[in-house]
Amino acid sequence: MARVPHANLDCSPGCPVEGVLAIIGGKWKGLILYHLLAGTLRFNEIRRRVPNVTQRMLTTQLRELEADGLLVRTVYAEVPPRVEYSLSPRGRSLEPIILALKAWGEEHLRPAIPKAVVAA
Amino acid sequence: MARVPHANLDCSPGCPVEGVLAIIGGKWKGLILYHLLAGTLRFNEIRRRVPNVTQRMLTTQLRELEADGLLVRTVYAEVPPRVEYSLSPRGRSLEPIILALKAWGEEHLRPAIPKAVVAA
DNA sequence: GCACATAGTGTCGAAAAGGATACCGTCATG
DNA sequence: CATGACGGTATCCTTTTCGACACTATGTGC
Repeated sequence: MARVPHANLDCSPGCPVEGVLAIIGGKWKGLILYHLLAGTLRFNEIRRRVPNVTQRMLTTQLRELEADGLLVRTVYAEVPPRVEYSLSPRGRSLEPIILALKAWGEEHLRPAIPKAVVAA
Repeated sequence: MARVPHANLDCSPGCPVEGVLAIIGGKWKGLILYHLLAGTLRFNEIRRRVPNVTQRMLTTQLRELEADGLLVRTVYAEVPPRVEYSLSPRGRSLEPIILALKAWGEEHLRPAIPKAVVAA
């Protein structure tokens, strides 16, 4: 989704809501943040936990989350390359929100269609 | 932002997070939901509270929120037209999340630039 | 008649977001 | 040499989102 620019000076009282959604709302970001709650993960570990995300998109979204100060990317001088991602304190402070989103989704969103039905 | 389709059968444990963000994450939706927390509002009332939203976008987002079951649209057989929007029980259950988003935004997002500075 | 109230709708284009595909560099192993 | 590990990057295309602009319908008041 589009970034809501804070350059918009007619910012109304609800603006922070929109602002937060703008930084956590990109595709795959919710999943990434959720999985990082459990602790530091490497690139391919995230990728395995978020099936169907392309490498390209994972990189892009991780870089954006980093730019917004929600996660920390640690590069080790190793071969093969080793890069670790973990929530920053700022990102960690989103934990109750992420967990509340998960709980609400589990209660109110339709469950996925079982595989067997689709195969028919 | 794009709807995350639940037709994606490889839904991982964090999927509900992504699913909720997909329905509340469109531009202006966070603001709309926030303002409706205070109670029933008419179209132009919402519009005045959300400066800079176009009529077109307000209509579109309201219709999506309605389709996702988050709000109720009540049409009165009157002239001039009278249409009221209010949170559904399902939408109302998002209140703690919306308020948490607002609190987090107020604490962690940069404040808007004061008007006087821009005028300079 | 015109302008105002209300709440939209239709159409199209621009911009943004997302994704597909090929390729990269270093080292280790068979 | 080829292939695999790792974590990407580059390029281009597709899809989606958003917004601009014009128009709509009914009634009322000047």
